[in-house]
Amino acid sequence: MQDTPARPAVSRSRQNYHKALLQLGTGGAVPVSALARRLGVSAPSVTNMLAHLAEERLVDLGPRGAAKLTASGERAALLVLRRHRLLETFLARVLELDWSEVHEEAEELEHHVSERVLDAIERSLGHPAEDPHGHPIPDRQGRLPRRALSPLAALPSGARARVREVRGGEDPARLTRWKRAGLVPGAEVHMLEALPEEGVFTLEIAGRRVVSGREGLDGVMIERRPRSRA
Amino acid sequence: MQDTPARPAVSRSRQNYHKALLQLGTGGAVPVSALARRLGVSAPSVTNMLAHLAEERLVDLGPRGAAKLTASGERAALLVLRRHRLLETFLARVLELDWSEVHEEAEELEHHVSERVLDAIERSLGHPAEDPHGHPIPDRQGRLPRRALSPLAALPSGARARVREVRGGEDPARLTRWKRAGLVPGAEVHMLEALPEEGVFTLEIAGRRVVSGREGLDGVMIERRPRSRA
DNA sequence: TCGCCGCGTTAGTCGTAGCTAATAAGGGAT
DNA sequence: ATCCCTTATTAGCTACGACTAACGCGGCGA
Repeated sequence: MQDTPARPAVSRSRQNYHKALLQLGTGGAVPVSALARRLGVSAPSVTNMLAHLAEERLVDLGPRGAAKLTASGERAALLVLRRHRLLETFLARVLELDWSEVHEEAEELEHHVSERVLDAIERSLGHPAEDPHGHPIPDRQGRLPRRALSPLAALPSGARARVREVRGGEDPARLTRWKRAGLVPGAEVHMLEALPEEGVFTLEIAGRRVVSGREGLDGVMIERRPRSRA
Repeated sequence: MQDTPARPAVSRSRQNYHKALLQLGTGGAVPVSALARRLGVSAPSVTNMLAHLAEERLVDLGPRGAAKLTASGERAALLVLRRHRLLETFLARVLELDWSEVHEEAEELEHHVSERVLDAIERSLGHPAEDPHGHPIPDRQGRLPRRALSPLAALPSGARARVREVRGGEDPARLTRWKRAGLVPGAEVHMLEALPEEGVFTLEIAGRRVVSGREGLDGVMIERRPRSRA
């Protein structure tokens, strides 16, 4: 599809590179191999696409393929993230899709929803600040509030906290497990016993006792100082 | 985008050919030129794509490029139409987009919404039978109720009728004019004076007198015998 | 009958974005 | 210092779906 007249400014594929760079790039430059893995394409495809993106001043290329978003690239990426999170929220709240399904669907729709429809979605949701997984939604300018959250596994024995965000929503099975355990944004958790050495954690969530290994908790983020303790 | 693993069964482009063939094909075979015009592509592109579709047994090709959907092609086309109309209804009723905007948006989304989301949309609308323009929505099997409607311009002087469907919703300006005049599905109209020779029609719509030429009425379809006269 | 016009087809390209196979370049272990 | 291994790059292809240019043919007016 050459699509000369109606071709989107930035293709689906490019948008996916943006997002992947944003998500992998928190700690500096992203190697080609990491991008290839994340996007499910071959390394040469990545090299090739990065060259294009660099030409368009969306990424800076270091030596040995190290890629880093430029300011304008980051803005573009945050706008894709905004679409993604608004869509997830919409799919969950309005269409009542399950928590575990919305990521996959938003992944596709984010590339095809017009500004007009996105605005309507945002209006119909009352300009939500967070998606169903607790992630903040970037604003129209691509600004994202910075938050300092801690991993649930870092909570010491006896402490209480509130779950704010669950990361790793790409894996539906993981989300389903968390939901069953009550590990959803807003939930109050009480760390009954944390044994970081053994990697065994015993918690009370919504009145129920849950024992979990470290991996089972990985991605669940809590607020350092709980706002309230209902 | 070769997209080998995740390529949709039938591409966006093919879906558009299906729909165009369905809509242009009511009176037999469709010439290449008509398809090219409708789809905004060159004639060679059409010849080429028709050859592919014929190979896939979705169209039959007559001499001089006359194309006609096969049974399975028609079914495919009706399923695209189903998506389109469900989306239009959703965009109008849930996202509250204007009547005149929904066609354009649905035109894009129909190719990218998954079965799962489409089902959710249908559920959230309570399985609507018609879209905002009064067009019937094909069911899951691609079945479309046959209806016998008449053009509003054929209504004789003095007769009353109810608007059931407005065709030509691709043109937002046209829709906006109709809406302002009150020519929406469900509206009661009273033909005060029909002068088909001169092409001048005087109607009463929702208590307001409207004078229109034939073109202004073209596509507005009424029920032969109004169900009720509120 | 000739010629032209409109329509359709054939032939050859382009752009996007993927792929594999083969080649370079850095870094560690021997 | 050398060899090897991982990682990245280059070269060359593929598929899809557009495009233009050029050719073929049927029908109609002169």
